[in-house]
Order: sequence, then structure tokens, then C-alpha cells
Amino acid sequence: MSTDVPAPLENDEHGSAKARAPRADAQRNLDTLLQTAAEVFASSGVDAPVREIAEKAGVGIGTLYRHFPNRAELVAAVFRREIDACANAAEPLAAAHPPFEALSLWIERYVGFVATKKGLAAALHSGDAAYESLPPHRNQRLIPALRGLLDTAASAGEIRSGVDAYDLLNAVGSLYMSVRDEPGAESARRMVALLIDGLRYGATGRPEA
Amino acid sequence: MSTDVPAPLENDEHGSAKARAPRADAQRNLDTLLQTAAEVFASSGVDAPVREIAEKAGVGIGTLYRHFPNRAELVAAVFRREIDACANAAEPLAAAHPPFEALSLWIERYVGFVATKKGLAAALHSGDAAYESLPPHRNQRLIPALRGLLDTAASAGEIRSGVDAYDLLNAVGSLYMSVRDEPGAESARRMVALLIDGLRYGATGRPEA
DNA sequence: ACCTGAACACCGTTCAAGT
DNA sequence: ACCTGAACACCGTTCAAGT
Repeated sequence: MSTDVPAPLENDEHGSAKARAPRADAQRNLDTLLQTAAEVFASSGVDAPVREIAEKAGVGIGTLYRHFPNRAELVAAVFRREIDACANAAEPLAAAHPPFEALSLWIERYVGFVATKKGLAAALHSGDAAYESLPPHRNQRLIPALRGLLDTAASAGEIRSGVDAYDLLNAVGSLYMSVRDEPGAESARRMVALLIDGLRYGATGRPEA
Repeated sequence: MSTDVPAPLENDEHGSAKARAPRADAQRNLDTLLQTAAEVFASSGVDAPVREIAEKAGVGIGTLYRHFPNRAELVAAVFRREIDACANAAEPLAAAHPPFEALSLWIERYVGFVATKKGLAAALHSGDAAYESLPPHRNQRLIPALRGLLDTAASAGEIRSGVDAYDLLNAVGSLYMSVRDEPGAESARRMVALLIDGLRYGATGRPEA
């Protein structure tokens, strides 16, 4: 009874309402698409033609549209992935560095994310329904990550306590989102440095616990 | 010797290098185009089709392209016009109100300009050469306008002196440029109010002169 | 089930033909 | 001189035909 399709691990008959595991090639296509789109968006901006992405990923346009009903959905999926990557960077940083350094490094990481996403602001302003999930997703993933770093640094007495993670995230985001040229980037860098200095200003200098 | 073309006021022969006055209908078309484009951009965003603008203005697409070699050039022209209008609002405000009130009202006017221009940030980020003139134009027109209001209010002792017009303009602009929803607008409003309070903080309370 | 790509609709831009 | 709009190139999206 040899077949050349991979043997399904679960029931695939009866059309039950249960979600089924995607076919291996479909999953691989989705990963490649997301990966390729991220690269193309980074180098050519989020307005890059979908056809170009499909070609570079080695799939038909139809396949791209099977996974993402429109270009906005693809853009949103790429951004969600990068938000997750940024959030996930917090834990290793916290494990490998002292609290304040971990916090600084993570903010640097976040700045790197925001600074390269030139199309993010435009996308969010477009009002397209596909982007509606992005601010909540950012809040759910990035705020807890930053709050953890802030709390740890505050408990260690390296920064003051009572700093709201949401405010800090927004402030840094706004400052870098409007950067247009090198002087602007310089100015944003100075203002973020000032914010970070501000965090240390009221610090106890000694762990509370 | 009756002709039905309007009599030219200047020499129109010899193909001299001197700039000539535009034909009356051409000037009227340009005004209508600019006016219509501003309305369409305000209601439908800067991505509105050029065809729609040409139709609403009652001219052929070719005429639109005669005046503006591409859509970016039209968008830039509309923004330049609105920057000028905002700059020109300073003088009447200064004449009609006490210094601090004039300053507050003008900032409100500027916020109104920035807040409605959802496409501005995206346009500036696009890197299109047509938009390169906008930041310099903004600086040349808006900074002197704001600086004048700041100086007058500082001389009257209503705000502190030494506040840089460029910094204030950028700060207010950045804050409102990233507004996406009603809570965001609330937050931006609070932050601008805080900035304005900050201006009054170190005031002498009495005119210097 | 999933993939492909020709076909369609729409938008920016050009240019030959008009006045 | 200036205006017009058909025509072209290009891009997002769909869907009939394949495996």
C-alpha cells in the first residue's frame, strides 16, 4: 500500500470541524513567503509589488493570495512576526546582562525595529482593516516585555520605579517614526538617550529587596 | 483688426528668454486644480486617483499633467500652499490677541494643519524627490512665524525665553503625526498642553522692556 | 488540497490630435 | 499656447484549469 503523499498524523476523513495539520508543502510555502516578504519589504519598502515577492519566493501569485487574501494582510503578518521577534529578544537579554544594560539593549533593539519600518506609520494610518490588529498585538507582546525589564531594573535600584511601559514605548516609537534624515536620526537618538537618562535620575542606587 | 484671443500685455514675439505672463485660462486651471486637489486629499487622502481630481476640477488629465509632471508634484504643491496659509495666519493672530493667547491659537492652528495631513508623514518618508522641498519650505515659513510669536510672548513676560522654535515645531509635529485613534489624539492633546504649560513655567510674569 | 498563471479592473503617465 | 482623452505600462486581485 505504498503512496507518495506523506502519511497524515490525524484523522483527515469525515470532514470534522477540527482544525487539521496543513500539508507540509503548504506550510513550507507560507514560511518562505513570510521570510521573502520581510526581506523585500526591508529593501524595497512595503509598496513592493506582490508579484515580485511571489517570484522571489518561487511560488505562483495564486499561492500567495491563498495564504494572504490581500497585500495588506501579508504586510500585517510580516509586522506581527517582527513584533514577536522583538518581544522574544527580552528574555535572553535579561538572562545575559545586568538589569539596566538589558533594558538599554532592548530599547536599542526596539529602535532598530521601528527605525527600519518606514512603512509602518503609513500602514497604520491607512485605516485598512487588516492593520487593526497591529496596535493591540504590539501592546500585548511589547508592553509586558518592556515592563518586565523596567521592573527588574527598578527592583535592582538602577532606575526609578513608576515608569509606565506604554508611555515609554509610545514616546520612543513616536520619536523614531518621524525620522526622515540623518540630522533627524541624530536628534531622535539624543532624545531617546535623554529619556533613558531620565529613567536613572530618581533611582535609589540600591536594590529595594 | 478684431481677434478673439486676449491681447497680450507684453511682447510675445521674438521668443525672448524673459518669462511671460501665463494665459488667463491656464492660470485659472492651475488655481482650480490646486483647490480641488486640496479638497479631494482632505476627504479621500493623498492616494486619491489623479483622474478623479481632474474630473472634479473640470479639466482633462493632460492639463493636470501639464501643470504637475507627476502626482507627487501635485501633492507637494498642495502642501506648500497649506504651509503658506498656516504661516500667514500668525500676523493677524498677533494683531488681534495678547501675546500668549496668539501663540496658543497659532499652535492650535498648526495642530489642525498637521492632524488633518494624514498622508504627510508617508509622503515625506517615500523618498520621492518631489517632496524634498517640503521640509526646507516648512522651516523657512513656519519657524520664523512661530519664533515671532515666541519672542513677543517672551518679551511680554508671559512665557520664558530661550525656547527654540524649531524644537517646538518638531515636537508638536511628531506628537500629532503618530496619532491613529481617539485615545491617541487625547494623549497628544495632553502632551501638547504640557509643552505649553512648560513654556509658561519659567516666565518672569512681567515684561522685560 | 493545494498550486499555477492568464485575465480583468484600475491607476499613473504619455502623446498625437485638436482649438 | 494650451487643452483633450485614447492608449500604454504596470499592479492588485480573481478564478478556471491543472496536479
